[in-house]
Amino acid sequence: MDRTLKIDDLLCFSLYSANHALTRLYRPLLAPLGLTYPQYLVLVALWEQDEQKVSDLGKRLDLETNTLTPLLKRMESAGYLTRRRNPEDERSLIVSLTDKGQALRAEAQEISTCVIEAMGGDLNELIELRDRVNALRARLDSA
Amino acid sequence: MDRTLKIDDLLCFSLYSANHALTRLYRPLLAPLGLTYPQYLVLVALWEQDEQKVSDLGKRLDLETNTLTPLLKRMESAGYLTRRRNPEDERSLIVSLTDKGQALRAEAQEISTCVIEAMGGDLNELIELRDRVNALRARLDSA
DNA sequence: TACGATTATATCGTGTACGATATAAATAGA
DNA sequence: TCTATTTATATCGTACACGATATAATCGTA
Repeated sequence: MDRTLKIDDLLCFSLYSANHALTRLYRPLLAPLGLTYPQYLVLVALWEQDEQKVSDLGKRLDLETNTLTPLLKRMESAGYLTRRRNPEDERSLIVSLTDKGQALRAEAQEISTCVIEAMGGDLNELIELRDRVNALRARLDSA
Repeated sequence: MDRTLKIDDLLCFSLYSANHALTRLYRPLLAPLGLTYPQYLVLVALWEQDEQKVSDLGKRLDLETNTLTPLLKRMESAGYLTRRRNPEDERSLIVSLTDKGQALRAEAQEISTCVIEAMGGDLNELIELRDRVNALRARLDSA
């Protein structure tokens, strides 16, 4: 019996590698918009709920401010969002979509379609896979 | 009917986020060894098959030389592997485990156990999830 | 109200990722 | 054999990720 640990045996490598493959898939789709994949996720979060504090985005995307602050500054420079201090608590910063940021929402629909097609397989299967990966993530977070 | 695209609806975000969660899980386990998660994957690949060319590792891990070269140099400095030119083709570089690199294999067993426990759930479920994610990756690569 | 503790964001350093480009070795033809 | 092309690795620039730390605003409490 072969007890050699193989790289493809590792669920961690599957996830690591699938994530890279997805990033590569998104890159050419997002490049015309001047967006990276994490920046796109920020937009999705803001389309879902505009006017979020940096800490809200951090909780939603599971990222720290040391990642978000420079990323949001780049998106502000690109004109997709604005950053202003919360008048009720000057420590926090409110991130809001600009018109340009809102406008991308329509184009994003096409990107989603592209990505789902590239993922192939049955849509219900993809949804089930998503739920299982989310469940795994939840177990990891609580561990 | 709510057609708002939510961040948790995206399979791409599930994978992105689960990958981050795994990296965070591995970090404290690997830190005592002075290893990062991608470096650990390189070791797994070398335990499976020693004496690989940089390009072999690249194919196995789906990484380019611009990622691997500096990473391998750091691992060489740490004493886990050696890099030498292939005598049969001076363009290529052969990466080999040192005794120290081989020795880590035993400790890795404990890490795997830890990770599987943190992932929770049934082991067969985890294997099935791995296979499904690998299948998705294969579809993405061929797209 | 004064001040230490807490909170929110920002900064710094290191290590991936990866597109673009550079360099050196090997190969294929004329 | 000479040279254009191909191949393997290395380098450079930009953008995440994140631990550690810094800074400014707010809160709690004596």
